[in-house]
Amino acid sequence: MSQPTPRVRFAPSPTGYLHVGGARTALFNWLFARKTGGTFVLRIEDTDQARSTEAHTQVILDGLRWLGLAWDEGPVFQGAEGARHRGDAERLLAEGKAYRCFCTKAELEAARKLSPNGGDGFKYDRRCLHLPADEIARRMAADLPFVIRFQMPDEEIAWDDAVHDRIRWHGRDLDDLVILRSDKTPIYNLAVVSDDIAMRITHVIRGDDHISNTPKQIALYRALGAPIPVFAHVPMILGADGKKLSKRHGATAVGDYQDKGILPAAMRNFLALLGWAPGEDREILAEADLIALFTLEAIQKKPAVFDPTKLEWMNGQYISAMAATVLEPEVRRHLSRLGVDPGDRSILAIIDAAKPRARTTSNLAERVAVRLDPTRAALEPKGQALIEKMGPAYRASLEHAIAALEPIGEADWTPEPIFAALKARADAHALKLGDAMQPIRVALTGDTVSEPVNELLAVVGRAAALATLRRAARGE
RNA sequence: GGCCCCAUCGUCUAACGGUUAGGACACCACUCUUUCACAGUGGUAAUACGGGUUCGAUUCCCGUUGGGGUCACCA
Repeated sequence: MSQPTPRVRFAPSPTGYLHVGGARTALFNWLFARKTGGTFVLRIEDTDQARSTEAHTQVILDGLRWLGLAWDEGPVFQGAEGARHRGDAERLLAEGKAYRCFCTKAELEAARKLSPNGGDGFKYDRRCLHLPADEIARRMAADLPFVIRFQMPDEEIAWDDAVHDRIRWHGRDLDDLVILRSDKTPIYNLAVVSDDIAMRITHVIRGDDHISNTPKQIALYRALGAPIPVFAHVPMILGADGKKLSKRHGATAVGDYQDKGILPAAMRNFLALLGWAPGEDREILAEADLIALFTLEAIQKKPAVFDPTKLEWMNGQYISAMAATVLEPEVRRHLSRLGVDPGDRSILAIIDAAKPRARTTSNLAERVAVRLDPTRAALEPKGQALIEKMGPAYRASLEHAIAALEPIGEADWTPEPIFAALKARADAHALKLGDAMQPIRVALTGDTVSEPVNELLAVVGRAAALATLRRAARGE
């Protein structure tokens, strides 16, 4: 028998930004679809009218596009499918697999309070399941509000999870969940199953936190007589403290990383390696490699801690490997945010000079900005430390540099003559080259890290460089 | 608390039941470099604990401990 072409979906609810955990779930779905020649569907689960917004939907779509995760179908909006959801609920009711429950929220709340754990683990006592037919008719005639509850079968519910292997539950541990509210709108678990059936989803790849929903949903699939898809529950992403990643851990939205100057390719690469590894110690992987090597079975069972430092390292690898022309648009975006206008000046040479040391494009742009205009340089702690350590020698060294550089004309202001002049002066005055160079670097950039000093001087330009050195030599 | 999931360096991870338990980030040292970085080389660092099964357990089984998830007319 032939396997149907895989159909997967990413189904965020538009109640907030695109979380990195959600982004990774989307990425795994996308990788699986690309790998198998399947279809990646985007579904927006907006049945919670109170919390869903159009703005959130846009942020999520933008985030997916930024990451390069193109969907093949959709976005389809769950809220538009209310009639089908209701139809499925009523069908279960008609078939005796669900029942009307007239209990009010207040009644349920009271019962919950009286239960052993203050509501946790509370199970509905099925009092409405046993209502006589004439009583139901009486309440219906009286127009009393009711919900539709699914009658959870007393049987084993297990499945072969693609990442966890066999997971077993039992219906007796599960509540008779409400599937249709008294206002006839569907509850999440029904809407999801109804949609996944209608969309012919074959593989449900989602977060670990849905494991406890899966037995409920499988029971619904069975009751609806639909084939059960393959489930793959990917582990959570945690913060450094081992708790579920959330706002208090800092940046958790994909947009935050975009703003910080993380490249989409690096973000995608990093996220793919959180809970998944291709083997052979491979880490920097192009899109095609990611797709070729991806399998659900290789996904880790345990949660992964999000390490921003490694993300930045990886981003630096991508930045170093990219051509200045490719980086330029992004750098210019950050420059304008910094209020810097390069005017007619080409910034390609500056990008090339600065990119091996930058870990984010925003940091790269800051470095470019300082080279465009050294007066922007802010003294870093390490730069400050160097000045203090050298004492009077700092200014003396700068005086030597100025004396060496002034004779060089505008036309000869290139790395080689600059180096020759500095070297000659240092030799003549028995100055160690390190002591001659480092003060220039600090004066020009405020930092102790940059491209070679002669290249730095060339990139900054004669007039600006000399002016800055004179100012620094005067102690300004 | 019930139910469910999970457990290799600080972190991300590799290891047909047989390896000096490998790689990467971070950290330290050295080399290279006019300085800094990049890079290269080396180093510190892990199989949670206890029982089995086996000639032999990181690996299979059970238990303990620890961590996580979830228990709504939210999604």
